[in-house]
Parts: sequence; C-alpha cells; structure tokens
Amino acid sequence: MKSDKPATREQLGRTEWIAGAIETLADEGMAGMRVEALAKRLGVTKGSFYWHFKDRQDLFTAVLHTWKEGRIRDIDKQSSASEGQQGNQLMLIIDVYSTNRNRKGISIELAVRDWARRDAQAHAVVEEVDTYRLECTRKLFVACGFTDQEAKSRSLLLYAYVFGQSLMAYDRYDPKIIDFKRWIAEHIVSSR
Amino acid sequence: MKSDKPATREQLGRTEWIAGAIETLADEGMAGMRVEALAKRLGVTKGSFYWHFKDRQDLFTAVLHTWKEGRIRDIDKQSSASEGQQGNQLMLIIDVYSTNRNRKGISIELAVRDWARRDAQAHAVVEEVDTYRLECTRKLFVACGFTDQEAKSRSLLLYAYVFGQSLMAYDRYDPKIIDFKRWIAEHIVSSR
DNA sequence: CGGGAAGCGTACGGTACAGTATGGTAATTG
DNA sequence: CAATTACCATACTGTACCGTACGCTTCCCG
Repeated sequence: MKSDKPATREQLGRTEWIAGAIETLADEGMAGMRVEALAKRLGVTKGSFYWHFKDRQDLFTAVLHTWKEGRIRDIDKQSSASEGQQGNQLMLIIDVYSTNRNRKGISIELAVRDWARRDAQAHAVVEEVDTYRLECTRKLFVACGFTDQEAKSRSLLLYAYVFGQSLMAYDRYDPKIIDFKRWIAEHIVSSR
Repeated sequence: MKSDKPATREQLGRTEWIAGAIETLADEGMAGMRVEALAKRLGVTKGSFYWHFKDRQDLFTAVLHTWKEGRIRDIDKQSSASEGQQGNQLMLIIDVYSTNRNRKGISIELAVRDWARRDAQAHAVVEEVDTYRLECTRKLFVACGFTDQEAKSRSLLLYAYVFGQSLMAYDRYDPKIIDFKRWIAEHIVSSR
C-alpha cells in the first residue's frame, strides 16, 4: 500500500520529474525533453522514469496539465483586483510579461506555444489557457468602462503584444525602448 | 571548371537544398532540419548534401542568410508606398501577417524566432530583420504625421502584435474575432 | 525474520541520425 | 577517345536515444 504521508521523501515522484521537465522545457524547448537527459539532470537514471511514467507521452501530458493548472491559478490571482484598481491590474499583467523579471515563465510560455503548433494536445491546452486569460482581462476592461466588444479587442491585443514582444530582438533598436513599452502599455489599457 | 550557364539543370544545387530546408522548417521547425530527412524530401541521399555543404551548420547559415535576404526584399517592397497611402500600407502589413493567406511565411517566421532563442547566429539575423522592419514602419508612421517617438512605439506594437497573434489559439474565443482584429489594426495605425 | 513491494540501476535490442569514405555514372574537356 | 570532374549512392562508424527486462536494495508488514 502507498504511504498516506509521503512527508519528507528523498526519492523522486512524478512531481519532481514534471518540475525538472518544465525547467528543461524553458531552457531547451521540446528538443530537451528526452528521458535520459532529464534523468541526468535529476541525478538518477531512466529506470526511475519508467517506474513513474508509462512513456514519454505520459510525461508530456502531465507537463501540459501541470502548466495549465499553474496558469489558471496565476490568472485567477491576477484577476482579483480591488474595485477601481482594474486599470492598474491590467498594467501589471503587461508588466509581468514585458520585463526580464519573469524570464523563466516567458520561456516556458513560448516553448509550450511552439510545441502547440504541431501537437494537438498542447494546442488544446494553449487554447484553454488563452480563452481563460482573454475572458479574465475582458472583465477587467469592462470594469474600466469599455464596451464588451472593445474589451475583447483590447484583451486580444494585450496578450498578442506581450507574447510577440518576447519574440522580438529589439535591443539595438533604441535605448529608449523602455519609454516605448510604457507608451504601448498605456495605449492598450487606456485610450491613447 | 564550372559551367558558366547552369541553365536548365536537373541536378540539385545549394539553392534547392536551402529551399527544401526552409519548407521543412515551416512544417516541422528545427526538429525537421535533419540531413537524411531533407534528402528523402528531395528524392536524393545525403551523398548529395555533403557534396554541396560542409556540414549541417553550413546549411543552417545558408538558410538564415536566404531568409534574411528574402525578408529585406519584402520589407523594401512593403515600404514603397505612394504619397498619402502610408496608412493603407501599414494596414496591409498587418493584414499580411494576420490572415491565413500567408500561412507558410508565418510558420517560417515563428520557426526562425524559436530557433533564435537558443542560437546566437539566428538571433543576430532576427535582430537585423527586426531592426530593418521597425525602421521602415517607423518612416511610414512618421509620414502619417506621428512624432518620431510615437512612430517607434507604434512600430514595435505593430510587429509584436502580429507575431504574438499568430502564436495564440483564439479560434473558440468569439466568432466575431475578425471584427476585433480590424479594431486592433485601426487602433495601431490610427489613434483610436 | 521472511517476504513482498516500492524505487532505482544496469544491460540490452532497436532505431535514427551525423559525418566519412569510397565507389559509380554521366557529362565535359583536352 | 581518354581522362577529369561534378554529382550522387552506398556502406560504414560512432553516438544518442526510447523502451524493456531484470537485478539489487531498502523499507514495511505480518
């Protein structure tokens, strides 16, 4: 029987494997999601992996599920704005994805989205997350006084911008890039 | 000696290999850029590949160079707007990257950008292309009457939006998505 | 204390791929 | 026509990986 209280385990479980896989996904993308490479990273061999997982696909499914749950939780946290602070909250969402403070999160985000371009399962998860995100920001925009249509448009613009921005190489474009980013954020959240 | 007039060749050259590689890049990403797989696609064996290329990296470099040249040409073409038509030209640029009409081009774009996240050479090429694009749209925005600062901000927003938009899965968000896209395009090009 | 199960290491077969070596063929050139 | 060259196929080595089979250890439970 399984111990009811794993408590302070020293051995690996699915959780640790999934966490390691997500780390690797951020660093190397799907190309790094190899059983033996992950095992090396965790300091074990693949004997452990095939104990906890049926095969690679089993891990992939678990990674997607874990990522989705994490995103949903983050979105819920970001959407809980006190009355009258919805505008600031939207600015904060943009900020989280526009700065280097969240480097790892962005890397995972991009890796999963690239994955989703060729994998139906990943695509479905991204679609769920996107729908949830767009819906939550829509409510924030509506709370800011925009019509439902405009709120939806601005939500789409907001997320498309932050994801696309993290794909570009604009470092040498202009040293005042930070000012442009602020202008854009305000232009998305407010009217001009 | 090399024939001065290759004329109607039936054999493969670097050009055909590069073209096939870019096709594969669009379909499968960097994961598909394998010598034997590319050879199969072209109906030859890797004996041909290692005649025309030193190694894989040689092909990669050539692919990046070819892609860059193509982008520069496209950008030049897009930037040559007749007087007073710069606004429409900007709308057209958004349209090209927002519709399924340019599916392959977008796929290549995303594949190269994902590549650039882990490869310095690809990153440098993307940076050149981005800088060139941002500069050209900046001029168009300036021609529309915006200040230089605002023109730069809008250029960054424009490209970040189109790239990010092609990363998202919003098909089930709202059937009127096309209206939202139009609103966004106008909001980026004009003021509100 | 004996036995079973959880958890992991090791060894193996099979596949896919990079790169090299070398051979074959058709066209070109002297 | 003989020799060279461009171009490609084939065969081979070495590596990396997936998945399986099986063995070893540690712990728990009766």
